[in-house]
Amino acid sequence: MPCVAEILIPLALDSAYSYAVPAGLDLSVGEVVQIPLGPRETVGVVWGVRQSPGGSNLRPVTGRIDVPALPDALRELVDWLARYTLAPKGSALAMALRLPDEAALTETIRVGVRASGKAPARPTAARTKVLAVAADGAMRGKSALAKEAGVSLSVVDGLIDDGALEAVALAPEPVAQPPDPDHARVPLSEAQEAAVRELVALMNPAPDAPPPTDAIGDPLPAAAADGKVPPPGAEAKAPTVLLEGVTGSGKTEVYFEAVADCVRRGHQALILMPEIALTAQFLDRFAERFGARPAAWHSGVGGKRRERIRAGVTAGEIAVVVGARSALFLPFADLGLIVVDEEHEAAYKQEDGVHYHARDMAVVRGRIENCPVVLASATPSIETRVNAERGRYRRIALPERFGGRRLPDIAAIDMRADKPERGRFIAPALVAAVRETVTSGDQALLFLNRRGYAPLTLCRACGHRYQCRNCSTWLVEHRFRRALVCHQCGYAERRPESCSECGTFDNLTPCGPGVERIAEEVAELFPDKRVIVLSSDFPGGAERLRAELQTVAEGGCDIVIGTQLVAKGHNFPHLTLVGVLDADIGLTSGDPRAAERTFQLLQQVTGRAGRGEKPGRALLQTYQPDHPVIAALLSGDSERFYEEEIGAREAAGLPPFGRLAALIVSANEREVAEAHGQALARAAEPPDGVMVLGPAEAPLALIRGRYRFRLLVKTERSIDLQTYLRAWLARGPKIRGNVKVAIDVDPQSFL
DNA sequence: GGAGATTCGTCA
DNA sequence: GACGAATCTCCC
Repeated sequence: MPCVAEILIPLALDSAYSYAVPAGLDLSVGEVVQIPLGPRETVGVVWGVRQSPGGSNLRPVTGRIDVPALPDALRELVDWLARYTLAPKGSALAMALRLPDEAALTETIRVGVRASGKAPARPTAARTKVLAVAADGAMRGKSALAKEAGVSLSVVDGLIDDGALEAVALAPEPVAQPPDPDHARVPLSEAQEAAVRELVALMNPAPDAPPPTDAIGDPLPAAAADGKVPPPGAEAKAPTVLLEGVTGSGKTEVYFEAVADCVRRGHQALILMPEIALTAQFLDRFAERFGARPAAWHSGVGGKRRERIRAGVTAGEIAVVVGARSALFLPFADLGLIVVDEEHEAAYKQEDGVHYHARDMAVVRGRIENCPVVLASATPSIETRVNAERGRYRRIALPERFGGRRLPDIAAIDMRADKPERGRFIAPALVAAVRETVTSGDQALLFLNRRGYAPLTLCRACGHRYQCRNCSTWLVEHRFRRALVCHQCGYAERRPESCSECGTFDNLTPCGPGVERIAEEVAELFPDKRVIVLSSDFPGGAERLRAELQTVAEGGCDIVIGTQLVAKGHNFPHLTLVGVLDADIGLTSGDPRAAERTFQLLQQVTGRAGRGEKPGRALLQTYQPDHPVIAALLSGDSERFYEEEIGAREAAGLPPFGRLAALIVSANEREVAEAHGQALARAAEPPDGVMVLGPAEAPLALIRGRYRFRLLVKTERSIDLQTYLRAWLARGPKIRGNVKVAIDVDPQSFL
């Protein structure tokens, strides 16, 4: 009987296409094939094979492509992701299927050179320099040798031609060495040891131990759609564990031991990091513990290297991958552990193309692979805390800092009582604290989450406020760049000399502070102190930033002024004072997660203080010292924050408790969108709220979508919603146009 | 994701 | 009403 293959193509297509399988070609599920699509040839993955009676008029599969088949677990993940996010299946597949591209195949072979011992025929000055460097007989890269000798590449090439240097093709640099789980076990505190024991025990339940009490993660869509959610404890599932440790408690060392245990048992481990934190510093730290660097996977890894990592992961030769969210789609042969570091980070959310949250997909992949997932954070997201409280996730806490260090004392500066001088932004009490800190030789950090010089510019003559022409936000003055910049969309214009509205010359006033302006104030207050401003938009890029972070860490500066990038990762052992210049920033943003985000950010920032020998303290400049978030920070009791916030969310129906709400964004047919909204509101089970936004109000990201309009729905239980919406759409309100439904579990991105 | 068909938006 | 730009539809 002729054979038909269902082929999923990595394009924005909702379902697999059917192709005839030519006689003699024996295809199995997961294999990569070449197929005709319209006028061209593309690749696809076999999603199913079936016997089909009768001659078919289907186009035939062209042939098999010689790459490893997509593992079952990944196909399951693709199906799951597509159903959950309502993304086209093909788009989900595209994330898991990255075929070698042209650049990857034509990678140049690296050439190493070393002295051959022969003297060059014509020893010029440049040649002598090169040979002096190469005299040690060591093997070097061609360009490395030229650089070290301070000459151009052609000199080296000349010496190779001459025979004075011999060139040898080098084996490609290994993407990862095998980690040694017992390389250098660092001494752990008692609390860390206990956490490690608990974690390892959870990962490897004794065969006769009772199964975990509850299923983890969301029910799989298949189960939910059928209404067959497995009863608690039905199967022994690998657990999802929240590893919650205050800043400086040594969470990393704890999960490193989990990784070591996983490697010892011969399985692979994946450590996910939010993009920004994927630094060389972390890889070094890993190398100290395991004696080898892990494979690093992120958008910057390209070409052949990417392919080699994929191949190594497929073959099971690479034991540990440290990567950004896309590493979730690597074809691991035997995944034994997933760690999501800083699980609360918003960077785990993919906002373009397929919308997904890497933390949640990690839990899903863990479930599919039946491997444990560790979510690590000092300030977990509310969702994760709620999941832990409900018993879906296990929780291991590290309530104290490593090495007996204390968490910084946090105090408020009430800005209503202790006002800065006119035109200044640092309150006298904070100025005094900084002075005290720097005179005793310690470092102070002034934190303000505002880039640029001033967040608003207005004309004193006519009151004109400079606004972005694309968005409705104020333009931020950047003095270094002499420009007014929109932080929303990137629009920039030259800072005008005279008002563009009334023409008055030199009468524009900056309103409010940005880090550049604070730097100015600090320079006046502490003219003889070394100051470094750390802001993501400063010239010099990542290179300079790294150097400056290094300087700060080594104590080569007295006062640091920084935006949110100082909140994460880096260890500043000399820092004993953190001053938050505007603790209220972000509390009033209307974002349902404003409180959570502010709490997390300020907790992380203030936690920078006192990581070294001396204890630290933090001062928060605030106009609302009684605000629940500020009060929780001041009390030093984060449990209090979580309790209050979870209670408040539950009462207000905000995520993760929001029941059902719909948002309709219409790019160009507002009346159609409104009809949808009204129909949805009249539906048998109306959502809690329907919102219709026109193109002007809609976030840019949504308008850029390729659909005429788009229905976005958010709730924790998106699976139920999806079923509901499908039913609603099937009943079909008579509205023309192409309806696409997308689900985002996190509404804040488009509210 | 890409090509070809269709509709939109703007200008006279 | 025409024309370039934006958007939609179709690929088994």
